[in-house]
Amino acid sequence: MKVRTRFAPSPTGFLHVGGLRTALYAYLFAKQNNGDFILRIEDTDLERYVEGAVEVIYSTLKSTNINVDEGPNEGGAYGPYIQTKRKDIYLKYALELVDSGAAYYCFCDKNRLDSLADSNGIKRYDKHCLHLSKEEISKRLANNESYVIRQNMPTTGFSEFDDLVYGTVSIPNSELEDQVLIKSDGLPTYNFANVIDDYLMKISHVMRGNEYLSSTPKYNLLYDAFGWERPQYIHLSQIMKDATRKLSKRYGDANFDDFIKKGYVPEAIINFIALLGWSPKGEQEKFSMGELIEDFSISGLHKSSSIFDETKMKWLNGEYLKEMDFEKFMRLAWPYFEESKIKGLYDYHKLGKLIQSRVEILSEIKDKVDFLAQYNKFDSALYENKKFKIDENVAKSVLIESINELKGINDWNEDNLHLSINKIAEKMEAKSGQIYTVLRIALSGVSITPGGSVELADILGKKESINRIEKAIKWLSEEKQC
RNA sequence: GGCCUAUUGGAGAAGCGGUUUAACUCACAUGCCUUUCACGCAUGCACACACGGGUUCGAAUCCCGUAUAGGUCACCA
Repeated sequence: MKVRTRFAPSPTGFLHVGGLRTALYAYLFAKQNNGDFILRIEDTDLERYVEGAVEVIYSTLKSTNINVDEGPNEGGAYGPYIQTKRKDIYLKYALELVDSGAAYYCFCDKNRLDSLADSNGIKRYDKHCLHLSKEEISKRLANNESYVIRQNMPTTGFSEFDDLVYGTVSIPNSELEDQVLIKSDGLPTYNFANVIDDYLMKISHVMRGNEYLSSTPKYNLLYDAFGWERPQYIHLSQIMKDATRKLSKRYGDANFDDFIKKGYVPEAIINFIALLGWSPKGEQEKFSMGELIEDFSISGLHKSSSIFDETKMKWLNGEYLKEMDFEKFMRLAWPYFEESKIKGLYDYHKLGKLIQSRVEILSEIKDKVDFLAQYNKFDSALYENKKFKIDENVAKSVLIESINELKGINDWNEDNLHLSINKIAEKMEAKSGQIYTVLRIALSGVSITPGGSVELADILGKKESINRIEKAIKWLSEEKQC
């Protein structure tokens, strides 16, 4: 049987990384087995529908290189792929179940349903309408009374199924509620539409979050009632924000688009989330999409949930940035330069060369270059350096010694700067590293810089460099007095 | 509250009854390299098998219980 997997998001907001991971795994598994990856939009909840959400899903899949074989835009033999466009299909199947006794009409209103709550506030439907007579049902139907169709669950025994990740799961049937299949607005619930569509679309492997683990028996009962073969189940562990909180869009920081805005590249995001909940056989950690398709395995999937550690994703992103060719890096980095304080002031390309290996996410660029556009009094403790035996006094004398030498440079370029610095070191009988370090701090006013003192001096230019050193000397002197 | 599931160092994790004195990666620390930052390289850190019982010659690995955490119990998906 051909492997067919699907990603079935509801267009209720933005795609968060948990959902994206589900899509990824489904895609990887399908492609690995030369199967099809289907996109189905589950929009049966009219109230939660968000305009533009489908476009977001598409743009995310596109930028992550998850290619849809069949879907709303691609078409396919089992369409339509949007559930609201399949409305009639569900009712037909529901009625079939009513005929066979596996489902029944229910006319209970909200008040009655609410009155069923136990001391914990848990409501469980009491099969009240199951025993309505045929005549009564037709009468109420003819009266246009509002109704739903409920699934008639067994009350005794156990339901068992095999999950490819969790193994055999067994749940007492008494736990299963007579869930609603068709809502009073005529649309199916997720619980119903999902089963019907997975069957009609010939989905072979159902991959989804493990929050569906305990409701899977309900779906199986539906398959059984129709006499359909059950699909294979692959339930995925959860991604947590921390030890107790699930990662969700409610916390606002888990959306794919947000990560892109922060300056992550799609490849790194995909690579990182692939590793959250799945581990490869070997020790390789960096994977291209092709390699993921090759190496993905159900046996590497975890049962336990994992915590989303952005620090590690940052590191991975940095790896991708470093190996990227320079032109591409500049194209991606450009907007971040434009957002920084140095907008229009300095040569982005020169800076880009320095900064490519020094940022992990693009949004760090701003913080790393802003010092070029602003120079404010800074804590002189920045000069302190064990390795080069630098303290404030040393710094001051180095700067005083340097200023005239540097002023004497006619052709302000990196070679001449090196020459001059070496001269200063010789004159002071100091290690050149000492001079370099002091100048780097004096020129930047920050401890970590995108490049050494010579590169900075070159970018700043002679006038600004001299200006900054003079200020630095002044500040050091002031501090001495107090 | 019932039911389902999970529990290896700060994080991701390997491990599937016997060279496990428990890999690897991130983080952190230190050193080297680079004429200075970063990159890179090397080394180190770490109170890690939730706890208690069993089974076994032998258990992180199998079984049971407890604890903790998550999920689920909607006319939401």
